[in-house]
Amino acid sequence: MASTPTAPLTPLPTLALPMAGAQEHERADAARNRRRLLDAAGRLVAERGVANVTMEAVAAAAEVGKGTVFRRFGDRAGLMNALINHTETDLQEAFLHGPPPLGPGGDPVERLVAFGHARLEMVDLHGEVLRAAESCAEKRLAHPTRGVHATHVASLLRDAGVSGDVQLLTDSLLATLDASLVWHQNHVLGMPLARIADGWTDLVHRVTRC
Amino acid sequence: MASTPTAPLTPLPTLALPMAGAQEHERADAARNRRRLLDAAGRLVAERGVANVTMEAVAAAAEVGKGTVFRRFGDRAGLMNALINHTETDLQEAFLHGPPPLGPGGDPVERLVAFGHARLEMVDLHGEVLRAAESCAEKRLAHPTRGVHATHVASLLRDAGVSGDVQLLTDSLLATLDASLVWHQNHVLGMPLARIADGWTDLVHRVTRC
DNA sequence: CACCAAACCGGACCGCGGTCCACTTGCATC
DNA sequence: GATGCAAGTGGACCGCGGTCCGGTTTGGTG
Repeated sequence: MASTPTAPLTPLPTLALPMAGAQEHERADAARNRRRLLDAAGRLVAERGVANVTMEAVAAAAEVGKGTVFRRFGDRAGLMNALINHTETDLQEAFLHGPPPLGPGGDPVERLVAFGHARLEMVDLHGEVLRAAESCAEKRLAHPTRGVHATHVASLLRDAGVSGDVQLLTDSLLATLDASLVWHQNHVLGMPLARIADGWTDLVHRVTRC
Repeated sequence: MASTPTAPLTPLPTLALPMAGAQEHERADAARNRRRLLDAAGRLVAERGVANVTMEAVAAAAEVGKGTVFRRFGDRAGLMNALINHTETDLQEAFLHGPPPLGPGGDPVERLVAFGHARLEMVDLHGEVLRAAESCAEKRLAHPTRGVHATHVASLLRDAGVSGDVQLLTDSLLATLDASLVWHQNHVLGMPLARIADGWTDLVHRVTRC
């Protein structure tokens, strides 16, 4: 607490949720490089599209070694996750502690509907990155983020008085919100997002009304 | 974003569909090599597991050049698809022209339930290969096999008198039967297949009972 | 049978994701 | 300051999926 007034450490919005880097004491150079990497990655993604951004290019653009990228983010999916971490954190905050209909206090079915709509909006905004972040089917299903979503959905299903195998119903509902699926429906099949959202609402009602 | 200096487009010359043997005129040597490759691939998968089988190893085991593998099957997923093509064809035959409850003639809801159970059994038997065959989220959703399943499920939903967006409901149902998801539930989460099957039955009833 | 164009073959080659490890740097302590 | 050392760094390296293209085989045709 000896106060280092000369150190202009930016707060670095620590991801308090069970996401990737719970970084304790991070050395100054490490923090600086993480910033550079995220900045470079965001820039490259914006100007070339996710598919045309290689890990090596990100490293080069950040003027950093390739090994550093992987040390910081584990793998490509980890980097993409970090890119949308802020949005994901906001979403979690909203349905965990925010106001209804998303947050606690409202009707569980309505909360479920709102959760799906929020997720769909996120896919709309960050579909490409999300798809890359969830590309590995193996890890996607075991990823902490998915765990948080699953816990939340299962909780809402129980609150809604759903009888049956809540865990399996949760998996089915989350599968419907899968980034790749939604992106495909939207961009390949040409379904408007409003239609997908209506489909979600309908599905939630069908599943909970029993 | 529109200007992409590099050409990411893959012309993908002829790539005959890895599905049913609609192989027009196939030269004798080509047919012989395809046999060898499928044989070798099956052997290697059986003895090492899918994850430890490289395309190069398959080529070597078949005493064939690497390029031949890709010429025949397009990519890794295509090879895996070819490996389970027979089983998949049997499944399609069963629900298209076989006896009830899977085939035509029975109650659509029961057929839907039976379809899911048949699919789950397939995942149980060939889960590893199926996962590899459907690994690329991009192509999986556009794959002919999925199209056949989707058409069938949608048809059953309509026959069951379901009101609502049948196409979206179909996508949700199929997402529940996703090989990676089921495999994860079964092998990682330790859910017995019987439970997953019961979950499917329940889900189908919830979705159709409205 | 001789001929030829198309189909096919094989392995060198490429790019990318990911790992490894010898070297450097930041920080706490004395 | 000097020192010890864990944390961090970077680029050479690896393996695999996938492509390319010069040479070879096949099977129809006259």
